[in-house]
Amino acid sequence: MERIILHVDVNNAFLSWTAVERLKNGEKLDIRTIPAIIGGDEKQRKGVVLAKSPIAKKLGIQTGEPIYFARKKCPNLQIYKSDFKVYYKYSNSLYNLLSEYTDKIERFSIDECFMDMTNYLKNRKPYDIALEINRRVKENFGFTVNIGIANNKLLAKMASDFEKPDKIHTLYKSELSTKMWPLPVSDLFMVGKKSLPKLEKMHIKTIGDLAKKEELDLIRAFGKYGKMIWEYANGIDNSEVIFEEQEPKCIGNSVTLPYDFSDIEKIEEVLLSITEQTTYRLRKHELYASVVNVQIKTKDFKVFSHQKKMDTATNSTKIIYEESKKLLEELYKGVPIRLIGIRVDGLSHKDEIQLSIFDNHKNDKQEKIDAVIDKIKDKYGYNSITRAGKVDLEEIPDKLK
DNA sequence: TCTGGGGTCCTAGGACCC
DNA sequence: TCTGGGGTCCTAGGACCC
Repeated sequence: MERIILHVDVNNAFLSWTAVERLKNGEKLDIRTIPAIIGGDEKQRKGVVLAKSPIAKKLGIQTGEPIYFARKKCPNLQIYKSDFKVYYKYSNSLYNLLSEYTDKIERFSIDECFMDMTNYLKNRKPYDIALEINRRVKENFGFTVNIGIANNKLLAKMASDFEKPDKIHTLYKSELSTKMWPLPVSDLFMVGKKSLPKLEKMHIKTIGDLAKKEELDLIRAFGKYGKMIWEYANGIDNSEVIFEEQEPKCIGNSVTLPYDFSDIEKIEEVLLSITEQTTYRLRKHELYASVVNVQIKTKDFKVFSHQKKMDTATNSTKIIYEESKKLLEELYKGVPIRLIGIRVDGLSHKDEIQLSIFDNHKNDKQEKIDAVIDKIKDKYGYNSITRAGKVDLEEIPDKLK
């Protein structure tokens, strides 16, 4: 039996949610109606566009591009700060409303959900359900969604990406050739800008061109990835809506520094503070990591990473920091550093931990210390307790001001 | 005042083992 | 004394997504 899958996508999520929150707080101006973006702090060198209003989009402003460029395209651009607390609030409201319609719902990102409606239609037409969801979200929350309806996740997602905002589209197999194949191949999910030149060389410009190529040609050129995008172009996707809570496969934090750091001790202080964040999150998931990975981005945007598998999985801040410090020392060659990141991989639960034959129970002691610190953070806020010497990222030396 | 942050998955080469 | 081949694990890098 054919499945019925819905993909619900919030239009201009961060900007819409910011607009709704402002209106709720008594502001008169709806920032969705002016040239506006949500962006990071340029002074902190985080000045990229995170979301844009329809007018900003019309002026050629793109998500991910530097605000500096965006402003050149539109001198009177209004820029608003992101507030993830607000975003999660609206994201949860949406998720709860959608959950009324099916148990098989997957949170694909903060502003997107897949819904498997196959056994939840209750004699209604998928389109009518989509209409109702669309209307209820608008009335209850004040923002709009696009909804894609199809027989699998890939096509539902492609459908929700058609004309925006506040629209419902279907993309059934019979509609592939008219609705999807004429689109540029770059519109296909998972086809990014690095693949485009290679596809171009194979005379593939549209999704239809890709679909009509021999599958083997794609596999020869791109391997596993080639098989996947060829199947996507042909509307083939058998993946299930994952409605059970998934455990993370890795956890990491990174930070772009307010200026390029050359002082290794200063870099280590930042590394400690992001290691604390990462291990705190790791412990919140009650997980243990066996691999530590440190990444740096140098001033010229070159990225380097080193990783190390440990003898025994741990979630101790101290042990993971010691490992990450070693990795940083291997990486740091004296070139000024723009970004530092840490990530832990190889996650497992306590009962799955392989104890190293050399294990000396150093975990046990550290676990108690971390538990005390976590408790204080939980009760009084994450920043209520910090390690001595922890770097304040707001602080910039006088000469650089 | 040019270029975020958090993820997942894949590949390729080297080490090591039988 | 002229040099295998299959498998697994580990590491570094990179593509893609929102």
